[in-house]
Amino acid sequence: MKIFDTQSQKLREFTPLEDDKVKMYVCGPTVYDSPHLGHARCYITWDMVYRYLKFKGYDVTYVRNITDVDDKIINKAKETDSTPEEIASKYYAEFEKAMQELNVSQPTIEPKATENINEMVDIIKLLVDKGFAYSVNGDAYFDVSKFIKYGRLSRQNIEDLKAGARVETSDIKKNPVDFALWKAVKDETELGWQSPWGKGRPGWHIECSAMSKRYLGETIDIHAGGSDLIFPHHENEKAQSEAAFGKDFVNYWMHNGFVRINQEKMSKSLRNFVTIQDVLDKYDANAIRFFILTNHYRMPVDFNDEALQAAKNGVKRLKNAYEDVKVEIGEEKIQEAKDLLSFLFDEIAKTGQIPFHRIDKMQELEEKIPAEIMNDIIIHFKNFIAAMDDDFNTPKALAIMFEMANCAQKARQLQKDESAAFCVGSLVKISEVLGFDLKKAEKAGDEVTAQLMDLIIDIRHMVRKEKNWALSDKIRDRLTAIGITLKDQKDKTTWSFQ
RNA sequence: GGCGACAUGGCCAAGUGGUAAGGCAGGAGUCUGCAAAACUCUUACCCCCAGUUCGAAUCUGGGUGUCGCCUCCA
Repeated sequence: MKIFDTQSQKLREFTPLEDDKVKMYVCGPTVYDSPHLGHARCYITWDMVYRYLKFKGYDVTYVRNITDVDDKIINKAKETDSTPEEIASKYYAEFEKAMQELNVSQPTIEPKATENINEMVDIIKLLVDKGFAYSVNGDAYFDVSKFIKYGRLSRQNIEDLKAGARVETSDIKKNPVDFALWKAVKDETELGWQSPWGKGRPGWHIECSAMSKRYLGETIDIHAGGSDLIFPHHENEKAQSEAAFGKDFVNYWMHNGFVRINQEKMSKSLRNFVTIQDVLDKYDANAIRFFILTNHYRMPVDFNDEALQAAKNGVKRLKNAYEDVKVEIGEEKIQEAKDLLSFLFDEIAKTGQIPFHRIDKMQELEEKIPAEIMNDIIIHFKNFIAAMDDDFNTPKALAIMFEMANCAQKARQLQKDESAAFCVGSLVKISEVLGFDLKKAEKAGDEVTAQLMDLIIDIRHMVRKEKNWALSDKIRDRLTAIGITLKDQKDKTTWSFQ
């Protein structure tokens, strides 16, 4: 498996530091406002990576932090006449809800910055002791000139940074590029913690160094986040951690591209952001995930209504394959096929080999999977693995899902139920690895609606038997007008919300 | 100014040097009482110029254009 590493700027074969264990850290959100589509892209991307690594058989520890102490939170609290804690907990709740609705899996550990203040102070102390940091007036700064490798990750050199007009100058810093590890409170009422340098709060970058060390160790496999974090955030984290512990901080740095809107980056400062909730009001989680995964994770992706609509239509086709086959052969058969295939797929994913040594299992597979599609299924599946192994080429992986859907529909139309079951079973399996839920209805109706629909369809069935097309079409048209679509299939009629 | 990314059909998008996956939209057909869905077929001189090569979307150089980071940002 190859992963593009930001530091070396190339694809590198992925090898975990320790056996099959993967330690993965993703920079989480600062909870000071509603989560937007940019967050959706970021966390869906890393969720996909997490799911795929697990599928490959790795024992993944996935840490995604919550930044709940920060100037932006404090400012928001002042503006809204509330406390930083209230702001953080309010937006944290919104974030959690959005992640859940997007079918983003829960990380292994989701630590909060405020629960790791002592760990941060310890690192700062270590840095001061080692001479990599200095304190002035209750602040503590990292002395960039002491860390030779500074700039390695983002390929910046200190001189150029100084020359850039955007570096904040400050009288108390030794060097304009030095960054804050600890910031003294301005007055005693402000949010802060005691430290050897007085009451204050941590700088932005130190939290990730502290949490990464605490939950994963001094050197980790993967550290990921949005590409805007490369500099200065990740550069600074790296400097702190490596200076403090004297070890490489991260083996593979990964960064996702941005969501753009009208050719511009979507961001809070540009005020052009669309919240996740806005999008969820119109499109479901599958459509949003599809929209994001049709682009390679490192490329920018342009948000607009047509793109989301196209994604929605694409998902619909995949879901139709599942639903059409389900109507014909039943959910149990699909589930059975999927369970059987899971064994095969999991083995191939982990070892790259067809598990011929599992004689009993393989015999069962060969008996149950029609020979005519066995080969196709394995080839499709291997293509899927190859695509994903190539730096998570999800656009290619999606193309393979469409091939599986096509295989299922063709088999269904030829009345080859077994083949259809296995094609759709492999489609469902792969869709789950990518975090889709093809079984989910777009909108859930209540029990009464379901029963009413059964009744209406029943009555219409009788009308159609009498060839009263005028009335049966009228029923269908009226339902369409309320947003319910009827599909007359062979001997069954199904319905769904538009 | 420094660092970096991208330019492929109407739109989105993949692409390992040997003449272009896939999706959306459109068109035609099959199926269906009609629809819907599905299935089949259907449209590309890969931004420009030069070079390397038997051969380049793919490599090199030079343009042009768009975007990002260097200040908070996923």
